[in-house]
Amino acid sequence: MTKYSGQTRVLSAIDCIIFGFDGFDIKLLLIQRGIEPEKNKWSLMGGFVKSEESLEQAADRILQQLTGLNGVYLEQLQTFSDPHRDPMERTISTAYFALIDIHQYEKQLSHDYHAEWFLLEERPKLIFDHEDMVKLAQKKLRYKAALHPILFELLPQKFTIPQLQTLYEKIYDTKFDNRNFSRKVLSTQLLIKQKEKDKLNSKKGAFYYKLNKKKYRANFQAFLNFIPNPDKLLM
Amino acid sequence: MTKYSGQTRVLSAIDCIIFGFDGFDIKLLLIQRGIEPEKNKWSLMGGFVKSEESLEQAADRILQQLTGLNGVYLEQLQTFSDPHRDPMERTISTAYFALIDIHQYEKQLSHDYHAEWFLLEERPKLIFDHEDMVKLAQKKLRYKAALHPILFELLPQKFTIPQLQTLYEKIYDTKFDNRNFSRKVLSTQLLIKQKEKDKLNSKKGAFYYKLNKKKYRANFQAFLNFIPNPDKLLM
DNA sequence: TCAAAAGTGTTATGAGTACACCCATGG
DNA sequence: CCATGGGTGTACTCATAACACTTTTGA
Repeated sequence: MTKYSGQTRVLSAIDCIIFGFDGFDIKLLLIQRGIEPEKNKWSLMGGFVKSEESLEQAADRILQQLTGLNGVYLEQLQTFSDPHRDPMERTISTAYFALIDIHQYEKQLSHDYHAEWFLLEERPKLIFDHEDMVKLAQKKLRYKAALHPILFELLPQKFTIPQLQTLYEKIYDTKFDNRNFSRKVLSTQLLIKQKEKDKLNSKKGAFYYKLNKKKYRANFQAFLNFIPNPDKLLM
Repeated sequence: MTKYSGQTRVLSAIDCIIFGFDGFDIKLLLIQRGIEPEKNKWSLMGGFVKSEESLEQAADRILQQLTGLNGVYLEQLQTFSDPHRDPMERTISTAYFALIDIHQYEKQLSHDYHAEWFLLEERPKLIFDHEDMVKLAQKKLRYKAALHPILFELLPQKFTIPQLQTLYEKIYDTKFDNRNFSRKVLSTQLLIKQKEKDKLNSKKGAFYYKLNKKKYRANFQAFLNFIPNPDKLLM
């Protein structure tokens, strides 16, 4: 078959905004870029799309290269296309954001890249338009997490409700009433209580819970309301 | 400056899902494709991205070519990238959805394209993955309209509350209580009552309203709740 | 005068919030 | 034995939804 004539071809790339949560703070996984231009500057993990793969496959591949993880939560964010966003050559980049369990990651880290976790709030200056990508990802994460139980992706298999609350509080940079929070969460029936308690973070200890994965998948589309006054928090 | 070596370049395209509302039904603007492959089949309006324009600029240009309209509501939907979505040559297409006032459009229609409005529910078979694009756009429109006052973009400058309600009912394929609906809408203070009534659709006549554009822009991010039981309707 | 749509008023329910209080336990 | 965080109980508030009823006017 012939080709479309007279049209410009461009590079297609992926960039991944990789979020993690260490129990205290939201973190961002960055790498030191290995190629020119901007070599050795901090950057999102990314790469070019190959001729026989879709963007989703490329994002999966790139994420797996860096973290060794499969089946990670990955969602297309937006495509960035300023003609001069990469000064070297026109490159249209589709940003994906990923939510990973930081503890899983630590087991499998690949050392081929100079990767490092940064506090989201104290990240270094990033190359190109990566700063815009992170800001948009943050906004979308807030938006989506206000309605869908997406933040469980950041937690280990077993977690306590106070841990979950801390995560929400960091995402929305605010404090919630712990009594109302736990009730709201439990009322969704999304959590299965375990017999053990986490005794590290308090004297009384807090029960561990696991996600009811069946219910989680079935109800993923349903609106939640874990956070109070969502309209105010999302402005 | 040199270029990135050893990477594949691809075509970058735009496709626009153009929604309209004629007072009774949701409509979709389609064209008969002018080039091979799939020449003369029904297709979304689209085109290739030029070397010195962003995707947004390309979408604006393409929409303006077809409709003659500027300043139309246009939002990036998603980028579609199956390696074989276009059998002729690898093309990565970013879909945008547009909401236009169908009456505005009729004044300015360009006849260079074989364009036609179809009932959204009775659209013809579309080429490539355009069917997926329309379905996703419909889903996103429902989602977004449940929370943001986006549907005003489909109405003329002056409209009645029953007209607005019909629009919502078509979008969500359901019926609302008209008494509760009008109160909810008016309570947002987004509408300015006019002195005239529309007497075409009822004997009593319904007052016209105009959008309070200042308030509309200021409150665009705020969550609304025009539709009852949003979680049930959006599943 | 009556049918049909627009619009107002009234009430019950239930989710969301605030907050007093009890529980468990390590130091 | 008490400070600390985990967790339950309760009452108030307000948005929502259900629905009876009035208004307007063309045919």
